[in-house]
Amino acid sequence: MKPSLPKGTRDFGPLQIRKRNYIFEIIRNTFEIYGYQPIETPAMENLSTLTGKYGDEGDQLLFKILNNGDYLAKADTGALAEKDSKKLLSSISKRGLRYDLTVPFARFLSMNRNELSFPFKRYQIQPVWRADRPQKGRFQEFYQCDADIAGSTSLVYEAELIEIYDKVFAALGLNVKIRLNHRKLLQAFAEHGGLADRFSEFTTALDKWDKTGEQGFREDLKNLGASLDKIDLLIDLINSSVDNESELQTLAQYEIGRAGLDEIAKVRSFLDTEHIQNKVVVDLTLARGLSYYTGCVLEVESKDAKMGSIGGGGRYDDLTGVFGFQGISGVGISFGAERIYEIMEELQLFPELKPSATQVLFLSFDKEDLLYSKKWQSALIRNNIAAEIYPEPAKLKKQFKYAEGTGVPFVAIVGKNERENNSVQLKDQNTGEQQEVNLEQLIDLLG
RNA sequence: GUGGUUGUAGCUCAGCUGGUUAGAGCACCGGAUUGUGGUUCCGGGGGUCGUGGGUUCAAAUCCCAUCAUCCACCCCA
Repeated sequence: MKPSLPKGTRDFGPLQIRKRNYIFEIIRNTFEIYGYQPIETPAMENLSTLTGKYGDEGDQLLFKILNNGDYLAKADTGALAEKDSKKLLSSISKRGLRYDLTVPFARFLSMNRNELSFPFKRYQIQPVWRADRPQKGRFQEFYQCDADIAGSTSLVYEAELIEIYDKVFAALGLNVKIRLNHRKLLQAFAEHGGLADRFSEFTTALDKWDKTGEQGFREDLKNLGASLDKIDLLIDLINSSVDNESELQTLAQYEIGRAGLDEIAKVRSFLDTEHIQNKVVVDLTLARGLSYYTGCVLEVESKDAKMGSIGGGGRYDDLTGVFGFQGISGVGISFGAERIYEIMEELQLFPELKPSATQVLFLSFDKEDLLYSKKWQSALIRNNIAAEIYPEPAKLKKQFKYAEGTGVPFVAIVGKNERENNSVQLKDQNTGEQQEVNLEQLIDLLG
């Protein structure tokens, strides 16, 4: 049969894994230094945990897992006869693959509320699955790296998360723009345009601003029933407010706007601005689709590559309410590892990484050399030096080719002369320099 | 879910106004080279031309369907 992969999934070779781990390590270390604790949750959740949390579109993109056994025996026969897939679903599938890390986290919190100390800071680096149509930087299986704080409304955390974004991207060598907004500002904004009653449609139109531009936005608002002069008012505000904080004061004439501005100001006051390397801007056009956000929202985009957002997050006042755990406010961010990877690849930002950790490879001419090599290898490994032997005596050319393919920095050549001298010929693969060394010297050189 | 793109060797692709036995580069294997690879030279293996159907004396090439891929939209990381 012809081997193939399911749509939107990928294998990762050794070098890719090294590169991915490089990204994960930087993110993980940053999470750790701010005191976040690691958790993991299962790839699959009960479907009831997942459905209804991401809107209708989200439900469509959930991977459902068919029940085991004779699942048709218990199927809703009525729905089956009517070919009503939606109705049939609950009777043939009770589990699904997780769609993000936030909802499983909320479920986790609710189940473990008595064991955890709040505020609880957790991070989680795991794959998620979406039945989306793949395209550039978008897959059906991809990793998210999330950090969230549950059980505190302090704006210290918003500032902390912005700092984490800044630190991680600075460490990765990526120039980014961190966009910041507040749902309350959006509400004031909607009110300003007389669209308070069409809030969610308004935010979707706003969110598309980067793509549709002024013209498209005008169209969208017209369709929402906004009056022409109000539309002009809104557009003026957008055009003047980006990167210009003082213009935001227009929104202060609304009570909710004042509240939003106040919170943003507090977040800014907590920011360690002196050490922030990337741009943090308040951007009124940032809305974010996920409807559970209630406070600050943020999103990160690369300044050097054309790609969707490479991270996003925000505050949700009622994180765990649906699971019966009331009064828990949460705020968190997510890194899109796949997109970060693609941008770093494009900009060649990865350090030089080798697929294998092997420091030295032993090459031999005959069986006795091989035996001798094996002993030396064992000695090196006892000294915690990664060493390999070529598994059989072969033409040196062939052995050298293998050495080149694995990128091992040193080879140790063993022949009759070396055995008699109790030594090996150690060759530096980069410079081509070669010297005869004994075991002690070798351990010293590579240790 | 909507629109478009591309499917030919392990990889990247050429061949496409239908016409012998389908090509190149890279990779791989062997040799020049029985104690030193990356350069060079010589030789070699490897293809149901995505799949199914149709048109034709003749299809990688034209038509239809289907699957896959990538890209854009919706949405998102």
